[in-house]
Amino acid sequence: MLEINFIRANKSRVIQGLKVKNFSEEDLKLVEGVLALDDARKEVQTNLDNLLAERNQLSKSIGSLMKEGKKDEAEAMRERVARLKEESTRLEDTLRDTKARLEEQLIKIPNIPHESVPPGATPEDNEVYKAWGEPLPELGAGALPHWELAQKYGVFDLELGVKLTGSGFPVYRGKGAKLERALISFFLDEAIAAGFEEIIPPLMVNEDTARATGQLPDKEGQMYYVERDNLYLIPTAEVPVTNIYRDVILDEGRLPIKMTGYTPCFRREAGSYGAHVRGLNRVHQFDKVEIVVLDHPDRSYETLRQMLAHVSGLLDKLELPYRILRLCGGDMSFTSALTFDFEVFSAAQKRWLEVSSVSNFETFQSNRMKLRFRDGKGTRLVHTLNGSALALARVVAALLENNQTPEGIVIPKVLRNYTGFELLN
RNA sequence: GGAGGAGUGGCAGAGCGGUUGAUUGCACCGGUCUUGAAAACCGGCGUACCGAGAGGUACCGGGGGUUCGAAUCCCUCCUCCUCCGCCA
Repeated sequence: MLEINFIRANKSRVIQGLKVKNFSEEDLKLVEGVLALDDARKEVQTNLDNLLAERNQLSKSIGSLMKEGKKDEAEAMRERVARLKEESTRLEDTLRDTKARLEEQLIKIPNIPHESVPPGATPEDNEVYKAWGEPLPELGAGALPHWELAQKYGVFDLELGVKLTGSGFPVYRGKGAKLERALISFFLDEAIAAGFEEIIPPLMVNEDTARATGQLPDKEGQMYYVERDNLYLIPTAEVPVTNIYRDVILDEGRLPIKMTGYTPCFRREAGSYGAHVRGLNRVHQFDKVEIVVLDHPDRSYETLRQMLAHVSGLLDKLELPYRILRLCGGDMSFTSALTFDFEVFSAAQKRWLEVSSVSNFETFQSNRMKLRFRDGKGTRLVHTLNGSALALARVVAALLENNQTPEGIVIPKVLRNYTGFELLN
């Protein structure tokens, strides 16, 4: 959520930014609407505050009059306060209502894109930030897509997942399970070596937590929900990990705070079938190592660059061909100011698969989360950033396909200490 | 799950219907003293909103209520502690 004061002070910049996110003229009226509602809010609040001030003063007088035994005067005053109360009750209702409407409108305004975000509406308009220079890997005749390789070598079993749970819940087996665990350990160890604190968070969160990172109220349909306990299964570790610092005021010297966490991620991904979602391309449960950074506004874009370098390093070490995209206004998430996607090339599918998304949210999340730091003069919102480092399922898909040989799947050197085998067959 | 107790500022801990946004101690920041430090002493020290400012308003786990007035009374939810039960 944007700060209302920011919108007020930077109205034209906000409108310009919304245009990059392809807001229509009609939608742009939200900005004026929000400012008008805030004006109304201020007015009501001022009136209410004045009324309450009067009430407080009268109540105090009643107290001293009672002590002095002047019952009649006190009684008269009591009646006046009673009338004030009627009006203040009315104003309180108006204030509550105005605030609710303001919030409802404000929550519809997405984050303002960073100046480097290219215009555009669809993924085709994303800018290739770093291309894969060398020729793309070519597989010989008879090369198989990962879902067939999985069957051949018993890496994972989606049909079995259907039996146990439903579609999109893979069951990893044998060396496939070991490979999964190896990747998780490798990613975590790399993050820890880069100075991130490892977190193992809860996999279910309450409403407040889901709201603070922006999953609610908008995207509840994307999360699994346990109605009986009013809990949500996390769609990413970002949610519980970032919320560790909800309602916290940090000392400036504590920034940056760097955290990493492995969790399974649960996404409902309402129905879509076809070749592009086969196998591990899109599933309801997948493993991911996430990195989260809370940083000073002056430094956050340098931090974002470092996070890109970290993720690049992982893919380099796995020897997977990848490219980095700078997302265009139309393809960015609601909450992000700047997002880079990492895609690995799936040689058998001849497609790029998204394996990471690294974003700077600036103050969009921290505002809703009331996550601030003290800078000597007062408090300021911190910048929050996060990225996948990395999402497992599609990395596994690409590894299986790109590394297939007649003898089996060749495990990247960097993983062999973790898997204990060089060949998955 | 059952029975009892408790939730107050960074921490500890008063207050239990009226000038208390909250005594006090510790921590922290500034000053005096000192060659420097410690000690001692003096001052400061929550957050948010409105306001140019003076100042005002709200917040004592969350929400609701009683009252002229609530940290203090009532209801409800949440959390923690003790005991019992169950359990990886």
